[in-house]
Amino acid sequence: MSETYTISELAREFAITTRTIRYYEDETLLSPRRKGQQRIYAEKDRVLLKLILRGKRLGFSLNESKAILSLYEPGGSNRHQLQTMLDLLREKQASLRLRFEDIEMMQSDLLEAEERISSALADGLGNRAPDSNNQN
Amino acid sequence: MSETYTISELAREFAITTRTIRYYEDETLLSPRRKGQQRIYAEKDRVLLKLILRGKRLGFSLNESKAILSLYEPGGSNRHQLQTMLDLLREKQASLRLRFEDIEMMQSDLLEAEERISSALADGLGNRAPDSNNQN
DNA sequence: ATCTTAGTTTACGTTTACGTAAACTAGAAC
DNA sequence: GTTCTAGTTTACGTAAACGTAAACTAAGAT
Repeated sequence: MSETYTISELAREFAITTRTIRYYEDETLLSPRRKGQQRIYAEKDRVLLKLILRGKRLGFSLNESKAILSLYEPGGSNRHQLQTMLDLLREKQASLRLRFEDIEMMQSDLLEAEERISSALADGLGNRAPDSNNQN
Repeated sequence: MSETYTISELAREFAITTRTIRYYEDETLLSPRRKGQQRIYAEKDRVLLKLILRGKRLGFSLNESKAILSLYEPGGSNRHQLQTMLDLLREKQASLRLRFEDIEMMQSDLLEAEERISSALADGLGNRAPDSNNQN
């Protein structure tokens, strides 16, 4: 029998509350086994949780994450369903590429800001002139 | 006098509602000039709005975006404030790096999923065996 | 036996980020 | 002069994602 986890173990590992985990179950993103009335999480559930939280950090709603997770399963059976999945997949990939660009731009903005501030600190004390901002 | 925009021009450009823009103003993320009772947005306001929406796409809350935006202004005057800003900046940069990794992982997951599905489509019809998932 | 210590269900509360409707204003067009 | 057409304020409503409290269960520890 492979590794299992209790709800509080997972909560601790991912620094979330048990309420959150149960909420994801209510929303049918998770469905752990039961032992009596207790929830038993398998490694598979842990991975799902990890993916959900990853999606959350990237600004995906739970419903979007749910849709994305469904892509990992070998669910679809007929040609039409597979094509639909493929379309959704490519759409999500495109949106990830956009987020990628967003991150790059924000990073360069933050880098500039850092340079301004560091140099202000180095120049003795603060109050620099209103520098020309980049803003692409 | 440089370029200005009405609220509905900005709403159209960014595909959001005027309600959203006014809401950002309520939350003190924007503060356009007034001409009588009408709002007049300068290029600076447009850039701010753009940055807010960028932050939103990256999963930042409005309050987080607000904090990030404050980093772009040459606000802080004394050494302590500058140091605090620098700390916040580096924290945000670190969190961006994490999101970067999140994206990379999700991209590779999606790529795998795409390959599975495309090959299922190529193989005539669906129903593949439950392939070994990657899940790092 | 009872006392902790997780875990559970049920359900109402809360925050964030807007949606939506109502009632008003003010310039432009006819 | 009225009739669009934006724009405005005020205010209540709502969906998503949990927080929080109450009341219960069940397995160990003492």
